[in-house]
Amino acid sequence: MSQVFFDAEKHGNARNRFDAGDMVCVRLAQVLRASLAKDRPVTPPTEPAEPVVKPRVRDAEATKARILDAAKKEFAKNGMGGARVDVISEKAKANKRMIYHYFGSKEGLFQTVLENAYVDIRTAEQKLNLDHLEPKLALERLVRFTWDYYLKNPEFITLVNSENLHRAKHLKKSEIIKVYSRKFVSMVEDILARGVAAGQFRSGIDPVQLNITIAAISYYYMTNRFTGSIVFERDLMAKDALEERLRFNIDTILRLVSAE
Amino acid sequence: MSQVFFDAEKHGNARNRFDAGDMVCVRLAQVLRASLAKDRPVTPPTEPAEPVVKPRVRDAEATKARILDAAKKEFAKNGMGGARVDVISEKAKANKRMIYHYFGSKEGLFQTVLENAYVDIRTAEQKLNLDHLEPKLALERLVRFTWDYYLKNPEFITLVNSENLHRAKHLKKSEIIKVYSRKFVSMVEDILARGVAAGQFRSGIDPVQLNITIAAISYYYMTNRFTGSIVFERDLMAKDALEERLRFNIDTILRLVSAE
DNA sequence: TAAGAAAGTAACCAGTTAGTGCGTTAAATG
DNA sequence: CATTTAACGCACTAACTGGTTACTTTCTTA
Repeated sequence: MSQVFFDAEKHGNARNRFDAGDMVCVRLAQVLRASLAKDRPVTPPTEPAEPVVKPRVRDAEATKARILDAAKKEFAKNGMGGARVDVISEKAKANKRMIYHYFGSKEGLFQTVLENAYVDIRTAEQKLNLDHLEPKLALERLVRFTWDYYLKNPEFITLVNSENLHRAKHLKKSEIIKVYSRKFVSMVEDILARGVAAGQFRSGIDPVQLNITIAAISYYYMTNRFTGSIVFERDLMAKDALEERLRFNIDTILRLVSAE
Repeated sequence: MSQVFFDAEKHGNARNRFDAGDMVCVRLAQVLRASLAKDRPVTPPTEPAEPVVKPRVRDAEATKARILDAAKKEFAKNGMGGARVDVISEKAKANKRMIYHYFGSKEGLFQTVLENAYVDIRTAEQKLNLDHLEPKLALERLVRFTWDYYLKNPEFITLVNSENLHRAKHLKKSEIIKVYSRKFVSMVEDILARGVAAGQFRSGIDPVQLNITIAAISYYYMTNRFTGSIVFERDLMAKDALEERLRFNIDTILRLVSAE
């Protein structure tokens, strides 16, 4: 279905990349498809008597997924500029030509990886279901989640850093990101409002500033864990250090919002 | 004097870079020299009657400084991996060969640039003279300084990010950084202690955690200003937005330390 | 089952990039 | 003034890098 978007590449002049508009469509389709990936139809059994699902020799979706996975790691490790297309194709066990077939260019691949990364974190956040929790608990849970997510998905941070080095030129083109972001901001807005109503939080706090601060105190710690460990002469990634920091972060946010 | 270290390059096998130890010495010497740069002896006037200081055609220090300046900008703009040695030499109006003459390699150049950047910010911090200010004011002034410094020196942030992408391999080799860092931590430690003694701050706050948090809330905002402006659908670098954030940051830190 | 479409491959290319060999010229030194 | 030392520049290269051409193999469908 969505494959139709890629056909242009083959028939048109090879120098003609997809324009920005096409790219958005491609991404949207890919992301939507990704969420359905698990129900992806396996080869329809021509012989119903044969119970063994023969593994596809050629599987566009699987190849694409392998490329995306390898690319995420490479981009996270070396940044957009430092990543090597050859390394990605090698790690993905896919021919380099496939990258250009599916993603058009190195930058197109980076954009998809980045978009997927954002969609992943925003989706995970929505699953937290904070709107039914007590405000203080909801906030604590969000801080905890943010911390854990960065800890378990360090690639996210590196990808975002790389994107900012490029002045967000890839994210600018993305449409879905904005949809997800709005839901995210309104989530914190809601917690804040409920906390004020319950007399627990002070009023007048900008949800965007709070959002930024919640991200900041975890993000900074993780992204600067290497230089930080040298500057402060302590292993910031030691188990104790991590636990201590998380406690400190929760404390910081609760003190920030609490009505005196 | 320190030039002697580089001679090895000329006589020895060209493939033999300086070892880590030598590098440290070179850096130390360079940084110390940099602080004396202003009193650098100008060509001793052979003709005392001649009042015009003839501009040196060959000036090692000046060339080195131009390279360092151009390199800082290039590295900050494109990261260590994305920066191009040719571009640096061109911008510095120095021959590329000079970069290898003075800094040994692209990485050697990066290390020097990074070290200088750290020394610069730590030096500026020390000049704040916070030890004679009232604790609350001292802390506010530090938050304000950190904010302004990141705002006016965005290269610092990009350099640090790039260094963390490389797992701090360059900073690890640096000795001076540790000396400067200790002074920096003890500065905040001192403010905290005085605040507790005055009954203004609560006790038991880890100065390192506070330090990290002060940096984090400003650093994150700046480093993610591009993606942030998209995600939050507002121009984070607009004048109002900057002022609002600074106010929010000061508030965050004061609430964090204050005795209820 | 024939034929078209899609998936996949290997070899290649043109431009780039960090790094050098070697020669030249200005300045310091005695 | 002569000689040494340090600053500087040109031209070059080997390895790399994103991207492509031309082709084969497998799958789908009329």
